[in-house]
Order: sequence, then C-alpha cells, then structure tokens
Amino acid sequence: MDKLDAGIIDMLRLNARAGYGDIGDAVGLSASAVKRRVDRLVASGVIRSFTIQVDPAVDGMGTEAYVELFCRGNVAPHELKRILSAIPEVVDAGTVSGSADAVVHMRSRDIHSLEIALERLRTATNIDNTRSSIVLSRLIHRRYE
Amino acid sequence: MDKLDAGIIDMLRLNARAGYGDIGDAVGLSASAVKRRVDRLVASGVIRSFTIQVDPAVDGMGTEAYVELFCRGNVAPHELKRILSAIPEVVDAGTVSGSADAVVHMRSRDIHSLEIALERLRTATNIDNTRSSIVLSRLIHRRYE
DNA sequence: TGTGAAATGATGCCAAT
DNA sequence: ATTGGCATCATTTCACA
Repeated sequence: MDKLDAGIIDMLRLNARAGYGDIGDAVGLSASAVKRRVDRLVASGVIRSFTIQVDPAVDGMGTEAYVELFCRGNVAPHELKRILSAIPEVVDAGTVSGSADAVVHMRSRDIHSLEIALERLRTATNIDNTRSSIVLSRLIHRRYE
Repeated sequence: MDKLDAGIIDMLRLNARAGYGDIGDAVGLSASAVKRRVDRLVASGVIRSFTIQVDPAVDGMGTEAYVELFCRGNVAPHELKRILSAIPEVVDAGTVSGSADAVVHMRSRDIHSLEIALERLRTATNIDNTRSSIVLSRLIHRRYE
C-alpha cells in the first residue's frame, strides 16, 4: 500500500469502471502496471469488491432508521452479531461507547416492514429496549466503503 | 425499472466490472441491449455511481462514530446538508424523528482526526450540541448500497 | 516496470420486431 | 420504443525484455 496504490484506489472509488490506461495516466504508470496492482489489491483483500451505488428510493428500500440498542446485562459482541445477522434489514451496526450498547442502521422497503424488523430486534434475547430514530430525509450518502 | 433492469443491477452490485456480454447472458439480453439499459440507468440516476469497497482498516479509516445532532431553532435540511458536505469524515447522514434533529455517521483515520472533524461539526452555525457514540467494534457491514 | 501483440470487450449503427 | 447482429474501435491481458 504505497502512494501509487492509494492513487489507484482513489480513482476506482470515483469510477470503478475506469480503464487501466486512464488510471495509469493519472497516477503515472502503464496500463499493465496498474492492472497488476489492482489484481494484487483485490487478492490481498484491500479492495473488497467492485459495486454500484443504487438510488435507495428507486430500489424500493427508501425507509431507514438509526436504532440505539440497550442490552440486559453484559452481552458479548459476537452474540449481538449473531442476533443482528438474522435480520436482513440491518445494513450496518457496531457496539459503541456511551449509554447505548450498540447503534444499528436499518433499511427497509417501507415503514411497515421496518416496524416488523424492529419488533424482531426488540424481542431478541438479552435486548432490553431500543430507541429508534426514523430517517426523514437523507442528507449525505458518501459510500466510499 | 422492469425485471430486466433489476437483474442488471443485481449483477453490477456483485461485480461492477462485469462485461455487458456476461450480464446479458445472465439476464437474457444481448450485450448492446444491456449497455443501453445501463446507460439509461446511469442517466436517470438509478445507478448513482460505480465504486469499490475498500477494507477500512487497511485504508486507514478504521475509526467510526455515530453522532446525534441537535440544532438551534429550525434548520432547513438543505442547510444541514451544506454543513455536512463540507466535512469529508461524514459518510452518511439523515434528518430524523425523535429528540435529535439528525444522525451522522462519521469515519476517520484515527481518534484524533475524528475529534477534529467532530469539533468542526460542533462549531458550525446553527448547531446547538452533539452526542457522539464512538464505535468500539463493527458488527455488521452489509454494504449493498 | 514497460512494450507490443493478440484476445477480449465496448460502442455505434442498422434493420427488424 | 427496444432488440439483436455486426463492424469498428478501444481496452484488457499476457509473454517477454
């Protein structure tokens, strides 16, 4: 991961379909050298995948919520992970510092299916209670991940 | 957005560098028909961009926080968007229901640069105060977006 | 790493549905 | 309005220096 790799990654983040030649022009390498580096970045797991960002509204997944999770007693992170993995509406989650034990980002087709998913979460073992914030309007969506 | 478009989007989500011919084989179209549809999906904004998912740890962006934003008086969503857009550490944000005005997901290189970004957020015009939850361990990372 | 050749894929046009 | 096939052009990919 040197400066050249970082440059290649920046280019691919902006346009994952950029040609090797174009990337090479930008970072100062030949097309084949860029290809070799990209292949290596993929093989080593630095580049997880090539994807697209789809408008969630069009995709029919326009309803979102941020949910704070409060657990009963001490719950191990891998236990939380097990619970959350079973709910497909959970797109992102992490244990956090502060009063809550975890923050969960949920995305669903509509309010109704979000409510059902929330109910599943709320009734899971060791979950004490939840505090939901329904997203009213999306402001930022920088998916560099 | 018919069934064919949905199939094309599914393929591109799995591999944004898939060839038009390969996509066509999967959904039952010729390469040129797939290209036309992809071009249209991009032009109409359904496909927002072609990107890569990078391992945040390797990328040196392993420190995250969820931040609740409380504003002074009524702040228009587009005003919040303007403020948040200026902070690159903000990867995701939305106005929400409940006591907070917005929830912001931030990602940074380390605690120190996260702190600096938080300070910039906290001192922005019309921001009353913030409530941060630093992510201790990432549980879920379903980045279909 | 770069160069150059061969294979592969992208792109635009046209006739047909 | 949208498709498949084809011709052309660009890019990827690989062997070798």
